[in-house]
Amino acid sequence: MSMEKRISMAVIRRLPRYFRYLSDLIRLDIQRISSKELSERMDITASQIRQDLNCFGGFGQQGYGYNVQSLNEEIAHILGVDRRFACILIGAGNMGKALANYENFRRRGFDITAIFDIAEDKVGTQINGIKVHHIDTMAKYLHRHPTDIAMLTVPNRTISDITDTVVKAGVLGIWNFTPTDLRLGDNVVVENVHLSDSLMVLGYRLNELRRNREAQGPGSV
Amino acid sequence: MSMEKRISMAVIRRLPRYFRYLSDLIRLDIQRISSKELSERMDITASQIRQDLNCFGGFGQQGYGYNVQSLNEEIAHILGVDRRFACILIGAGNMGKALANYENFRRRGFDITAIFDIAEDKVGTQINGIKVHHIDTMAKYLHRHPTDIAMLTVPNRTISDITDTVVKAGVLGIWNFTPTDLRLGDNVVVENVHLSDSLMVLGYRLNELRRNREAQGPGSV
DNA sequence: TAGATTGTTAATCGATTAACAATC
DNA sequence: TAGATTGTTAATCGATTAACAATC
Repeated sequence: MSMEKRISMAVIRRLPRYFRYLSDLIRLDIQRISSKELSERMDITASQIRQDLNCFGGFGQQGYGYNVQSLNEEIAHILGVDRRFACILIGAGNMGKALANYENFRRRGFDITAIFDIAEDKVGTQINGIKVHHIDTMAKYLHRHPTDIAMLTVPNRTISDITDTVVKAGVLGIWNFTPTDLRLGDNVVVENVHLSDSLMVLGYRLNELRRNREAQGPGSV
Repeated sequence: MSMEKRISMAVIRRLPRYFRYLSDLIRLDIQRISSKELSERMDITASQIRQDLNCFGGFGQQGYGYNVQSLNEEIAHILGVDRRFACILIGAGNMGKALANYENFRRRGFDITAIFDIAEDKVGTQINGIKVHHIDTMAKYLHRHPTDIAMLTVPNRTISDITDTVVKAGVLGIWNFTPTDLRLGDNVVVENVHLSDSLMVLGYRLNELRRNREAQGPGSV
């Protein structure tokens, strides 16, 4: 019933970055930090930091700044890093293997409980101690093991039956590594990675950098 | 000397998405499309499409719309997909292996010419036909083989010497998979992937979805 | 207390959307 | 030609930055 103000995506996408910098500060044994100091480290304005943090609550103290440890914990809580998510991984290709082996995710609360693939020679094997099942057994598995997130690393484009199965089974989040944009309605959250897009943007920006340099001539530093 | 208007990042990041949708339309044998039709497919406004495309030129025709094939080619050119980039991959771990095996990148003009790692048992091996060299030989290699892009998939945080070497050798773009934000000045473009950040944002949005559902009560559809 | 720094409101900037004249 | 749809200007919306009173 409370009149929560909606947090903008722009703010949400900055939260993990705050979390990283604050974790670094803890490692450096720094106990307090002002928005000004943090703004210099992060290369954003102090104003933005104060605005962002105030979306969630008054974590600071006038004349003092922010307590690094407790601010870190607050952001961890906002991000849900202090809870656990049951995940399945769909697609045991190279990217799937890389994700299954990446220990950091587990540290942040994301547990991969099972892997699914269509290739018979992969079914029955294990990746980083996680069993690979045949994709046809996925619906049954999800029925027995309530799952929060499906990580999607299948290479091809025939994924609508996969997403159907997953959504029907009550999965609420999809981490999508395929180049397809999934439109699954308001009952699921989709986070796209789209590596090719990222690489193409890098290519564009690189060409632009080169153009600007050439426009300035070879003499300038 | 020409007074080019600066293209905003928001527009640039949408370009690969246009490219993907237009490539799909070609596959579907659709020859022409209006901004309105495309807007429905892509789930953005027709106005935004026309604004975005007009940053680069008048690709459409009044009363007709856009020619799918030629618009696709224009965007391919803008993105630089019709040129080639020489890339090296630093870090032959699971993520490095996944990237080296991903054939799509080569199709888009990104050639991985060499892989570098510190682990002696990896040096001398090949991944997808690409040789793994010791990281200490990287400076020498870059001297002989001018390189556009370095893909960075090393796990740890001691990367400043790596980025130093790479930048000094004239590499202009870094595709960064490490959780560190690189600050390398105006002579290099850095594109971050930050998988953990993406996953944490998914976690946040999933929790938010769950909160909203619970707030509405279990009775509602 | 005086100084420092937040929380928060107001001003600015940029990006998206709407509208419509130009034109194919 | 008439109808359709762009290119482009103007209006709106949202996000960032500046400013300062509140307060530790």
